[in-house]
Formats: sequence, C-alpha cells, structure tokens
Amino acid sequence: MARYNFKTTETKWQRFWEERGCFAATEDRSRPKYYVLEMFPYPSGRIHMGHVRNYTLGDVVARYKRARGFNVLHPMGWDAFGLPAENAARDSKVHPTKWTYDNIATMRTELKSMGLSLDWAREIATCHPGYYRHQQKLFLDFLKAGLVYRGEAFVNWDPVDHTVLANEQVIDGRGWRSGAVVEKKKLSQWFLKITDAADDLAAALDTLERWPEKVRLMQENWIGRSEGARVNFRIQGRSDPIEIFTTRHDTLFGASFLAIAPNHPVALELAKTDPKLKAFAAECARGPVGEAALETAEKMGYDTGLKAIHPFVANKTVPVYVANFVLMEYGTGAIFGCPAHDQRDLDFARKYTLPVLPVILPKSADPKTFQIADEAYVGDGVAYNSDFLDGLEVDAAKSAAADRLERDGAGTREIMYRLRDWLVSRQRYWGCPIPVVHCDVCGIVPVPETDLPIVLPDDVTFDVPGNPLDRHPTWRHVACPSCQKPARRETDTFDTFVDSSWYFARYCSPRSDKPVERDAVDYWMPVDQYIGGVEHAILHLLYSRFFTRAMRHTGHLGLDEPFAGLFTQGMVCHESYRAEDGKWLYPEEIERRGDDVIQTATGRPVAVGRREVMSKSKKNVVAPSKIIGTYGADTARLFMLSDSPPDRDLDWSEAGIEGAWRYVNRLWRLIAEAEVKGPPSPQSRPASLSPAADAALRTVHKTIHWVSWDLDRFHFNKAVARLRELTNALEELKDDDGSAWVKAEGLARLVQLIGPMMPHVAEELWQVMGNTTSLAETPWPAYDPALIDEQRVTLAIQVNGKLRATLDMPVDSDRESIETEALAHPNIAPLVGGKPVRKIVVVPNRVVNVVL
RNA sequence: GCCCCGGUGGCGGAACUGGCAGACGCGGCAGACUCAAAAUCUGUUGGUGGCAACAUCGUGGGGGUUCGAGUCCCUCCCGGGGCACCA
Repeated sequence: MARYNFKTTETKWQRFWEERGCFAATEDRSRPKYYVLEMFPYPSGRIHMGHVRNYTLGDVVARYKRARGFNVLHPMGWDAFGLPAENAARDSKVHPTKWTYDNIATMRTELKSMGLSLDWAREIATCHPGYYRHQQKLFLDFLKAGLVYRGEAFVNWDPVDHTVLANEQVIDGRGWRSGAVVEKKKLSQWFLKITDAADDLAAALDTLERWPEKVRLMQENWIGRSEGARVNFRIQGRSDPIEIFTTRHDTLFGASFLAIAPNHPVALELAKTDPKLKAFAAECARGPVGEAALETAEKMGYDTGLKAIHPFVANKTVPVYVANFVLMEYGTGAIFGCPAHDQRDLDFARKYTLPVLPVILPKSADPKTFQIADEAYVGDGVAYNSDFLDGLEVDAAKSAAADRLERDGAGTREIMYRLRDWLVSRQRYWGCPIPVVHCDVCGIVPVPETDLPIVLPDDVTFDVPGNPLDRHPTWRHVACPSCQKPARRETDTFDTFVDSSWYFARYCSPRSDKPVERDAVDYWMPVDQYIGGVEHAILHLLYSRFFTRAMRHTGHLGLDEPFAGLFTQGMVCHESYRAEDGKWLYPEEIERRGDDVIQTATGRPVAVGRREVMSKSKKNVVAPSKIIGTYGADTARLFMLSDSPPDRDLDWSEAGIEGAWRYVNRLWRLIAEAEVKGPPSPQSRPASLSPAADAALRTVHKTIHWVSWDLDRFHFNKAVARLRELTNALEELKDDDGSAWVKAEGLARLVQLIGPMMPHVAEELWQVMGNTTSLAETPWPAYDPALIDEQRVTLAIQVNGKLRATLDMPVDSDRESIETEALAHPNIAPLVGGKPVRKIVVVPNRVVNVVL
C-alpha cells in the first residue's frame, strides 16, 4: 500500500459525492429537517482563511447531522452586489458583472476543493436578476403594507464612496468602508420602518436561547429601549409648549433649566431674529466631529431668554437654553436639566451658575447635610424636596410623577428607542434597482409587478465619481406607469444588506418564480444553525430579523425569527512581519534561523509583530489555496478544528498545520498500510478479551459517546483531542486476546467519527477497510451504554485537603471499605499516625479526605 | 465613563454540577533507525530540592467561604470586545 496521496483521493471523493448527489436536499417530511447555514461570502476574488474556518465548522455540523439521520439543507451562494466591483471597474476597466462572476467562478472552485457537503444546485448570487427581481417584488409588497417610506432627513453622506450610509454603517463618525469622515446632508431617501418592530425585536431576544449572550446584548444596546415620559413645558409669552423626553421624571422638582437642540424648531425660529443664536447654532453644526473631539467637547449653551413654566409648580420658571449636547435625532430634541442627578446637567449648571437642588436622597444620607459637589448622584434613594413625591423610592416616584402628568395633561409615559429607521437607498450602480418611478404628475409610482425585474443597464462607465445610473442617457427615462407621461426611474439601488436579509429564505426554493415557496420555507425554516463572524452581530443579524418579520407581515413567511441557533466564530490570526525599511512582509518572505527571524531575500533581520487578525494590508495572510495544494483539504480542516475553541481567535501556525498533516498520515499508516479491515461483525467478537483489549474497547465506546457530546456543543477542539486519544489507545494494542478484533472495530469507528472533520481521507479509509457503502451515507455509530460505565475508579486520598495517594477501587464501593483502605494505605498510615481523626469526607467515586 | 468576555506550563488549550490541575496537540530535550538528512519510532518534559520513593511551590495580585477552590464571594491589576453627549 502506497503513501497517502491526498490529491487523487480528494478529487476522487469530491467527484463521487457530486455524481451521487449525496448532498442534494429535498423536502422529506418523514425525517426531521436540519438547516445549516454559514454566512455567504462576498466574492472578493479568493477565499481567505476566515472562510475556510467558517465553512469547515458548518460542514462538520452538516455532515454530523446528516449521519445522525437528519434531512440536512446546506446551501451556498454569493453576496454579490457592492462597491468593490465598482472600484475595480474604475481602476481596471472591468465591468462589475464580469469582475463579479469571474470572482465567483474562482471562489467556487476553491470552495469545492475544500470538500464541503453543499447542495450546489441551490447556489444563488444576489446580483443575478433571478434573485433580485424577487427582492423588488418584496419591496413592492412592503410598500403596499406601509413598511417603507421616502423621507427627508439628515443622513450620513460618505464623500469618498459618494453615497449615503445607514447609522449602523457609521463607526466613530466615519464610513465603515471608506473610513472617510461622514457629512450630515439633508436628503430624500428610502427607509424601512424597522422602528415599528423595535419593541418586538428587543423583546424576542429572550427567546433566542441558542444565540450567544454577547450578540443578544449588543442588539439590545443597539435598539436602546428606554422607558420614560414626554413632558410639556409651557413657555411664558408663547402659545406652543416645548416637549421634552426624560427617563428621570422622578427628579422634575430638581429642574433648573431646559435645553433644546440647535436645530430644534424653536431654536431655528428664534435664530431668525437673533444673529448671536444663529452664530451659536452654526458653530454647533460645525461642531466637533470624530471620536476624540466628542469626548472632550465642552458643554456649551446659549440662553434664549425664554422662561419655561414648571409642570408641577405653577409659579416656578426655568431658563431655556440652546445646547450643543442635545441631539435633535433623539427623543424630542429637548431635555430638562436636573443637575443634582445627571453629570452632564451638573457640568452645564456649574458653567452657567444655575441652581443645583438635590431631590433624591441616598439611603444613609442626612437630608440636612447632603450636598452635591463635583459629582451628580445617579443612584437609588428616596425623593425629597419634591412635594407630593416626598418619601417615595425612585421607581415609585417615577410612577407617581407620570400619573400626575397624565392626569394634568402635561405629559405621557413614553418608550423611546435609540434605533432609527433603516436607510436602504444608495447612490450606487452595482446594487438592486429600487422599483419605483418618479412622475411630475403622479409623484412616486411603484413599478407594476409585470414589469419586474428592473434590470441594471450594462453600458455604464465609471470614469467620473457618482452614480452611473444617474447619468445614463436612456435608462432612467421611462413612461409613468400610471399616467404614461414621461417620468424618471429611481436611480438609487438597495443597500447590500437588503440582499442578505432574506437569502436564507430564498435557498429553500431557489428557482421559484415567487420570492419564496410557502411549502418549502415552512418545511426548512428557521435556520437551525447559523454560523458566521461576530462583526455581523448588529447589522446583518438585526436587519434579517426585521426582514423576516416584514415577510411574515406580507405573507411570504410564517415565522418571526430566521435563525434559531447562532454561532459566532473567532477570527484567524497570524504574526506580522516588517522589514527594516518598515514594509510589511508575507510569511513566505521570511525564515527562522534559531531564535532570529530574517528576510529570505536580503538576509536582514525582520521585526516580528504580535499575532493579529489576518489582513491584506499587513500581509500576515496565508492563502488557503496554497495550504490545500500542499497538505490537502482534510489537513487544513483538521487544523481549523484542533486546539482553539471555535468561538475564540485561532492562531495560524506552520507547526500547527504540520501537526495536522502528520496525523492524517498516521491514520493512513495505521489502517491502510496495515491493511486493517473493519468494522468486524459483532458475531466474530472473541469470547474473551485481554484486560488491555477490554479497556480499549471501552475507550472506543466512550469516544463515540463523548465525541457526539462534543459535536453537539461545538467543542470541536475537544472532539479532536478525544479522537487522538483513541488513536493512541488503538495504536498501543498488542497481539493478545481479542486485540485484533478490538483494533479493527475501533479503527472503523474512529474513521466514522472523524468523517465530518476530514471527509476525504475518512471515505478512502472506509473503502480500504472493505466497506461498500460510502461514509456520507452511513449512519453515525452507536455506543453500548454498558461499555461506557467504568468498573473501577481511581480515588484521590487527601489528608487535610492535600493529595497524598490514590486508590484503585471498584465503582460505588461502600463508604466503610473506602475509609478502611484509605487509612491503611502505606502513604497515609504514617501521616495519620496515632493522631485522632476528626472526620473523613468521602465523595463517592471521587475523593477521600482525612481531616486531622 | 458604562456594559460584556477573558487571564491556567515555553505556546494553543483540557479540567461535566467545587473533588487527582496541565487531557490532546505544538515546541524542547535524550535516544533508535540512517553514510547523513528528512520522515518515522521510543522515552522524557510546570518550577524548585532530592540518586530515589518523595517533599515543596504553583491556575493575574490580595483577602474570604469550605474538609477541599482554576471553579463560589469581595477587591484590585492586565488584555480583548461593545456602547458612549441617547436625556
């Protein structure tokens, strides 16, 4: 038997699986279904190690569940719209369509070389009209259902990418892709009403039991639900009140000012006749941009001269300021300031010498002496200085204050969200066209469904910035569907996050002439296990949860939550290297000489940076195609699963991949070169087994049990460790009673258990062992519960809590014999001597502690 | 500043509900095979002391609960992530 040839073997089985259609999924109501999905890739050109990790994890789950009898759906596709295609078109004169489909072709080949158990017949690409026409249909349905609106608002404008961005796509005041400082522009844009679902999106997080706590928390923070009250402050000399939002209506008696946003309607009105205010507002608008500036930005205010009348105290008034720290976008754009119990208000009050009246008394404080110095008191306590609220705890005081406001018609209870509506229009070419027409007579007219899809024109150029659709000579000119007069097509396209908000549903019936077939989605959805990076914790996952609700609302789906289980994998890291001139070097450009690291080309020393996420800019990347070409897919997959728990970052190392490679070959030698056949028939099992063979057989069954346990819990690194232990145990078996039978049995089970991780070599070994069915179609092995239970255990014997000896005893030995044996142990007896034993703690099958 | 999650040998990491810390792998050391190397195999590998059996220290620091703490409680330090004029 020759050495293992991964190249021919991997190709052989990939072809076998494909020709047999092993992974083609069909609805089969006689079996439980299991939908495994990994986040689909953006076709950037080549797959990277992050993809290899992501898809390996998903494939292990898919193959394991399939072996366990589930009807598995495991599809793949392409998140194919997006700006990089346009940048490539501009820079290299390749059309986005060609660029994208070429990349898809390359990446599909690379993915196929990994041996993933995918149903490729369901492949979709979001840039294909066969996909996006249905997205246009969904949009029209949403429009009809009132889930979409066109609104004018201050939006985030990215001056580099020449498009607007959603709030979620602005990080620290910069565009998430371009890194450019975003500008606030007032534009007319398309929005999806995600805020209508805010309450439900927040509340339903509790039902997502198989989601990481961290992700649920991030979403909760992002939605930012806060319970409070709207309060109207009447203004002396004006008919209209100023409405504020607060969560601390219990501290209303401590109010010492009102503050409104510089672009609050009242501020804008006053600014018309007050040049100083106008100048102040202009300064605020320019304001500090960027993270650091915001942090230290001083609280600034401008006294409007208006006096607001306290809602509870008719003869009390407070000044109204315009303040730079009040945001028009949140709440009502106006607040009341209670300096004693809010740090920001306190800073402001100190600056403008406004009164600071404490109205909440900490539990142990004395009302006569309690004072506010430099720090506001934001904790719990009891209301005082507060008339009818006096003596009430914070929560009770809030409730009482809200009751009074509602009774007096001065305010209402209100729940506010940080979440804003989802801005979905983008001024870009390479996206799904928004199917509406602008008519001077009829206004905004939806495109009739019979006209779908609205297809992107091919003849576009990218030599000037901006949206090519806007300057296309003919595409945008169209007759109004309603009045037939000349009108203009919408030239904005959808945010690509719209594309990825329903692809998981499309996979259920990928070629349907409707967006989804109810039969198919009702069978397959929800996704049982979704796997991807944490970086999508908010954007993609929140949008998808909303979209699913919207699709239910419009009758396309019958459920609210698309992903029943979510797993977020860690990233793949590597050291980075820098030459003396500061330029980054690829790992293959360096070599190690003893403890030194040098640049191969120059022989000069290299600065080794810390391990961080692989990125092209730092060149600390390893190409999957190279690794698969050198070691094969199984080795790459095994390495991805070994050592690091999948939710943590993984350090890529040459030594690690070598270790995985050695294991593949070791398995091969152990089975193929030794010509072991198996599994042997149960009838051929020898009547007597040597103690070693018996122990090994027990290890086999325990391993089946624990590997299954680990795979169910995503503990892949532990499963690998257990399989290596089994390998060691079987390898050590000598030629005594029954060991040949146990070895054949054990190795066959080992091959089955490792199948989901290293499917090619496992299939090959399974065949070499004489099996005629493929492993992909073989059920998961079962263990014999009788062989799982230990018969003897090693007890730890402690004296005063310190380990002094161990004791081998039958399982469930009685307390008395354990105590007797322990005290008689040669290591223990001298330590106890004649001293009186205070007590003996016996934990069954674990430990004996002799306390002196 | 607030909210999460981490901190265990030279390294990645094990340790189910408090019960033999360091499974498994990487790396190291010694040896076998070899003209030699690679590959492979065998042994060994937390620190300190000892020829040894063994002793002793040891899970970021300090304190506590317990017969017994990597695990529970308090407190501090360090690393990573999220949020941040959100009223």
